[in-house]
Amino acid sequence: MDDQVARAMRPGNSAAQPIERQSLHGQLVARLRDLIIEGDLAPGDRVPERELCERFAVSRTPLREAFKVLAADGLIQLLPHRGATVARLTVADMEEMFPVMGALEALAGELAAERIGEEGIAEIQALHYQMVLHHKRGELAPYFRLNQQIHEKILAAAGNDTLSSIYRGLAGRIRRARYLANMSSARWARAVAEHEAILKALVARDGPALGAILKDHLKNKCETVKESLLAESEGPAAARRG
Amino acid sequence: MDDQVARAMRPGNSAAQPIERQSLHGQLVARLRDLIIEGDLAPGDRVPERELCERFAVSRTPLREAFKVLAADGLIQLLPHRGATVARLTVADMEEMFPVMGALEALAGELAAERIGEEGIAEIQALHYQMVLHHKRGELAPYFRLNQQIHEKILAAAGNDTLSSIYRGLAGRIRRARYLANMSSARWARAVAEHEAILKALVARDGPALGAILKDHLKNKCETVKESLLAESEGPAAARRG
DNA sequence: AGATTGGATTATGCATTCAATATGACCGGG
DNA sequence: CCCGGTCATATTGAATGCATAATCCAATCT
Repeated sequence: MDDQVARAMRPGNSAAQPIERQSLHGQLVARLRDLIIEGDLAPGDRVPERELCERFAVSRTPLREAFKVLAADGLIQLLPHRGATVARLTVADMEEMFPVMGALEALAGELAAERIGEEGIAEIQALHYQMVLHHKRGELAPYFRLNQQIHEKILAAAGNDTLSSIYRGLAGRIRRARYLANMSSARWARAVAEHEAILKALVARDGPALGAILKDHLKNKCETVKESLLAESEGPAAARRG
Repeated sequence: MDDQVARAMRPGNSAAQPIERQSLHGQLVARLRDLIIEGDLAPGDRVPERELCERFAVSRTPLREAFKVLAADGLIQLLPHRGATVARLTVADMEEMFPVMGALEALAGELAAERIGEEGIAEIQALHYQMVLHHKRGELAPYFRLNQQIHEKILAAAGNDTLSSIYRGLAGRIRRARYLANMSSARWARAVAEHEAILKALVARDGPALGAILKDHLKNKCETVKESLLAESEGPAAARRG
């Protein structure tokens, strides 16, 4: 008996970890965040409390608690007695968020360059070349997925949980805009080139250089998104008002 | 009548802004945040739900909503069925937070250098010289207050609300540690010298330089706090366990 | 005597209920 | 015909109640 317990308690045995009970509001935060980021709830939409209660089969209390958290994260907007609406994404918001994102990425890069191990670099290289492949094939969605994974790896290599959580919070807000980022092929090629530079700086473990490149990379990404936003708002089907 | 309305609607007229009604949970978030930052609720303390309900004369619902927000901000920790505790501040946390803070301050400085007007610089200069005065007199508390105001002014001059809110969130978490930061006089003098450099770079509107100085300034501040934390933990009254 | 298990108590999480506010329709006046 | 006012409805905000899980204490067994 004791043997079994001892074996179960060995670190690395996942069964030894305390069983994680997600509180209802915790799960709701995650679910709603996904709904918003994935665009199932569009910017400006009202968030129907009653409907979501039925949909998730929960009462209003935990749902409303989740609303508060999401509002604190800036994903939704709560107006007293007027309910919740999904936060709008204006061009001005983007222009605010991207520099911050750039600073955070730059820091992540600097830290990662100092701390990353050989195997970490190898992993990123693998992701990188896979991503380049998707670019060559013109497969946008898989490209984005790999792209995001690379940035996540860099973040993880930085080994700074505070940075990670702030980064992810902002990334979630920005990611909502990405589904409409139809990059021009020139922009796309440039982004890939920048990723080549990122990898090179990482291999050289040149923190400052990596930081600078990432900052620049984000600045260009910002330009891309802005172009898309402008193109859409001027474009034919300006369905949603800006 | 229309005149009055028109006048009231002019931007800059504070009376034109929608009257802000604080929801109960909103007020509670602010109050609790103050309690935690001011140290009235010490790190590691349990946050007594029942007691606070009586103290603020509210029911549990809005209080619990406030808890969720504070937990999302990282000020308290919520364990399922085990209530809320004020988040502990370990040295490791500090070492994570300060670099992020440095990156944010650096960005704020860069942006501020580009956008700040003459009157903004004049305001900061005034605060600066007042702060120097408090340093000469050895008045720590007023020094901190002015110090904070200067950084707030820089932040405001950056004109980036996203940056501001993230900065303030982190600043709140860090500020809790400050009450125990008994700087050595050497450290204090150095901090003042750095502030001289900050002002100089701001007057010259040298964004990159200002950013670099601020980043360095934060790094030194981190060292100061770490010294204090170590001194305390090794010192006589290690009342609270680390 | 110490440890362990069982029950009692307390506090937490969620559901439900009550109260207050905003929204929209309908009616009356200009 | 248009505008303003009033009322009804629906939705939100806050309070309370109930079920469940954690903690504490004591009694029992080794």
